[in-house]
Amino acid sequence: MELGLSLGDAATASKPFGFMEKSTKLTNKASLGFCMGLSIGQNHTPREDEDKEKHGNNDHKSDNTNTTTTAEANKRKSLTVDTTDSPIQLDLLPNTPVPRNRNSSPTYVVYDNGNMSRGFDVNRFPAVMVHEDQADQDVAALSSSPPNSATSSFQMDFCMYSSKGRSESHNEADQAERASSRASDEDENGSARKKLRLSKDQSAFLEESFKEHNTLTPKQKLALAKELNLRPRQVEVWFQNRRARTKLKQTEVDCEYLKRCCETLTEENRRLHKELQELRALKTSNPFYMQLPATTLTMCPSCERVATTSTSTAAATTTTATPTATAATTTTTTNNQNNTADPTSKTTGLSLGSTRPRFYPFSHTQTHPHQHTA
DNA sequence: AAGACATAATGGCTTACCTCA
DNA sequence: CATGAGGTAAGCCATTATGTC
Repeated sequence: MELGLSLGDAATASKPFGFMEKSTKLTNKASLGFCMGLSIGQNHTPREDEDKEKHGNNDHKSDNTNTTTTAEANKRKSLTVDTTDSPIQLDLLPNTPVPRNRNSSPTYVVYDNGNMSRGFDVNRFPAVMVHEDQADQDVAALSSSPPNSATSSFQMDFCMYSSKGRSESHNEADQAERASSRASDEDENGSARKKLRLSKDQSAFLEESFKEHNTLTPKQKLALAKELNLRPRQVEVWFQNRRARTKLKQTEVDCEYLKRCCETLTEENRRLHKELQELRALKTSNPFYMQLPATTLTMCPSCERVATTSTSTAAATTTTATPTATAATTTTTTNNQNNTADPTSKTTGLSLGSTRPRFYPFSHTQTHPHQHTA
């Protein structure tokens, strides 16, 4: 049994990435709400998209790779990803991650003394460090310094930016990024990691992007990072955590939904037991009352519903089965936003009790649109 | 000041893909 | 050409750590 429910717009999960092409779509996006639907169970695996650009980025988790293979990988990366060739424009929000203390000019001196992590706004540094003329080329390297490794990474960045090597290739930038990551790891034994607090604008921007696509390709990651003046790794982590939050909320929704299903079925079970007892009692008191002709009850093979040809039987069925229909209708009207709230509806992926024939109080043609021949 | 909560960040694991012998 | 090993990168998950209320 598979329950396919989605938090948020399920459709976007399988939607092709569109934020680079048309950011305006975001404006008329519905708010991120809950929706239950069948399609969601199939999480869109971004690999299909990402694999095409897979080697385009590397901002973490290659810390222990040897330099030879890393260099080769970087060569491949530099061939596949070019942060300068795509005029990516994200117009979702104004790009205003203005440093809070901008007048404190790039005080690299602070980094030099290896003691800059305290009191330094991790939100600030990329904006301070970015030089417009080369922001495109160096965004990856630029934004690669983990905030918790400010000392070492800033020294690294300082070296990059203070040196004459303005024409450093992406390979070198990636290597620097890698080095920064390593430095961040090595930094663990020293100072505690500094937690970044995203600004409202940054969060909103990321949220809007997440609505469009809950996973990122390397290009998208870089574009977002550039737009928000964050490190790609930070964008990546944000999306990862965001997916985790979505999943958690979805799990809660699923639990609630299954609870309601359980309650509904329990109630139906209780009612059927009661009905059975009544029928048994009736049969005991009047053994001939319930003896129906064998041909009276027929089951539709397609819908598994019992159609009655005898009016008396139909009437008898009606009196006993009405609560079910009422309960089902109630459940549907209260929960159904996308025609998926019926606990036994196939659209939800749930097939509770679908294998047993169900009695419905209505005449068959009333509930079943198609005509039956015999 | 302490605790609860939200969330950024980390490390381990899995999976898919690529390269090469 | 097919195949298995090794490497790489990305995502998920559990967890930690930190900032905020």
